[in-house]
Amino acid sequence: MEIKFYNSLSRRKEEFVPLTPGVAKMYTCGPTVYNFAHIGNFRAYIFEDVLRRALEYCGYRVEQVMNLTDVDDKTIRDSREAGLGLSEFTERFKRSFFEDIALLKIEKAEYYPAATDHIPEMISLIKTLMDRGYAYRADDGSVYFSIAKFANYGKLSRMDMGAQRPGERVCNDEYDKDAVADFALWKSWSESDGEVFWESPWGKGRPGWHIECSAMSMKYLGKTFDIHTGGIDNLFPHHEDEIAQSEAANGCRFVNFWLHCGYLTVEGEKMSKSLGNFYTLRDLLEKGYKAEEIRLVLLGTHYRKKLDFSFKALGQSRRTLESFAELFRRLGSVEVKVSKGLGKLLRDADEGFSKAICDDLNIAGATAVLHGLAKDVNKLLDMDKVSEEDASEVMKLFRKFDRIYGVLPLDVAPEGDSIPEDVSLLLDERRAAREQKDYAASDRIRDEIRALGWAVEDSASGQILKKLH
RNA sequence: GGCGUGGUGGCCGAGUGGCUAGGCAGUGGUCUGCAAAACCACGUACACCGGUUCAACUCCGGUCCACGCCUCCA
Repeated sequence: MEIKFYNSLSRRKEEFVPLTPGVAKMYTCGPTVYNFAHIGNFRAYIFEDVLRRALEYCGYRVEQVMNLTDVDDKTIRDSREAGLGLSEFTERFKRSFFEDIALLKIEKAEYYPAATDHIPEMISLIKTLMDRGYAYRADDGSVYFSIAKFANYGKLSRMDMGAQRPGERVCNDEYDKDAVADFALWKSWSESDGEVFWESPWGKGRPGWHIECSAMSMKYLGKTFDIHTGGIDNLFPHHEDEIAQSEAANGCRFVNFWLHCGYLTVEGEKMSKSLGNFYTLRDLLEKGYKAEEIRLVLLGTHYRKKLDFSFKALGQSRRTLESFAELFRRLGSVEVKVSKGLGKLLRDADEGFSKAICDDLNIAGATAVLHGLAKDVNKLLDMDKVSEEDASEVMKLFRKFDRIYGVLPLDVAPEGDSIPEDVSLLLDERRAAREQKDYAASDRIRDEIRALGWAVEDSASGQILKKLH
C-alpha cells in the first residue's frame, strides 16, 4: 500500500518511494545519554516507532539506526561532576534508555551506534571535508565547516544566513570562526574536557555535535538513504548541518525524506525542571501510571502537532484501555455457534485504518476507526450476533491494528491467578448470597471487595472481577 | 527583523468545497434486584472581516491571537 509522508524538505506530503524497493532505511536521532530520558524525548521516540511500525505494516523491511550520543559538553560536564569516567557515567543511562523504550513498547532499531565507538569514521569524514575545501582549521585548533562554501546551505530550514542578525544572542568574540554560522566539526581539547579527548590530525580533541550523525548514518545506511527523523527543534541547526557535511563530503544527496515531530508541553506549559513539570518515565511509573497509558497519551495526536501531556489525558487513556480490555474479554467468552459473518464490517475497518495510517501517520483517524469497530462489535455482542468464529476474526483484526499501537490489552487473562485469597473467598460468599437472592448481603460483600481494591460486576455469566486502580 | 506553525462544540482531537469524524465529561433512556459494563438519544463547533463560488469550517486576501526556530534542547 502506498504511504505518504510530509517531507520537511519540500514542505508537503509526498508518496514514499524507497531507494531499494521493499526496504526503508531510516536514521532517527537518539538520546544524549547524560541523564534519564524525559517524556518529551519519548514523544519523539514513539513517533519514530509508529513510523517504523507503519512502514512494516505496509510491508517494508525497515533498517533503522538510532544513535547514542555519549560525548558532548553536558555529558563531559556531568561525568566530571559525578567523578566518573565518561563511559562509566554514560553506561547507566544507556541501560536505562533501553529499559524505558522496552517498557514503552518501542520496537528495537537494527543499530544503536554510540558516538565514541565511531571516532575514526568521524575523523576520516572531517579529513575529506578538509581535502575538498569545505572545512578549515581555526587558530584555536578546532576545525570548522564553512557554510559559505556550501551553496545549498539552508535548504532544509529555509534560512537565508545572510539575512540573520548575528551577535544578538552569541558573542562573536568567543569564536575563532570565519563566519558566525560556521559550525565545529572537531573541537580542540580544553581544560574543561579533562580526560576526555581523542588524537586526531588536528591535535587532541573531540568531535563536534553534528558529525556523528553524518558519519554513522553513512556507515550503516549508505551515502544516500530514505528517511531521517527527529524533533522539530533539531531541524536547525542540527539537520541543516548534517546535510551540509554529508553532501559536501559525498557529492550526492544525503536524505530523501525528512520527518520532524512537534513539541510536547505538560499541562499546557513548556516542560522544564524549574516549573516542576519535568517527568521521566520512572517518575510517572512511581505515580502509579502504566507504561501503556503513557504510550497511548503520546499517541494521542498527530506527530507534527504539539502535544499536551496531562494527567487528565493519562486518566482517559486508562479508561480507554479498560474499555478495550472489556471488549476483548467479551469476545473471549462468546458462545454463539452460528456465524452471520462480519465480513464487510471488518473489511471497512481494515481499509479505513490503513488509509489513515498511510496518510502521513494519521493516528487520530486510525483511532476513530478503532473505536468505531469497538462500538459496532459491542452492539452485535449485545444482540448475541457474534459467533466464536466471528469473535476470533475480530480479535485478529484488532491484533493487526495493534501492530501500530502496541498497547491494546489483547491478551487480558481473567485476573485469575492474581486474585488474593480473601477476595476470592468473598466472591464465593457473594455468589452464594446471590443464589439465595440475599441482595443486602450481596451488596455488602461487594463493598467489602471494593475496599480491598477490586470491583465486582454482575453479568449473565456470573460475577466479573476487575482490579481497581 | 527573517522564516514557519496553528486557532474546531465543556475538554481532547480528525477532516473535507456540498453528505454525523472519534474520544472524554454531561443529561435522558434500554438492560439490571441495585450497581457496573454495553448500547441508544441529545448538545448542531470550526478566531474575526471581506472575497471567489450555486455552495466555504474547507479556497484567496486582510486582521487579531497563540506558539516555534534564527548555534543547549526530541
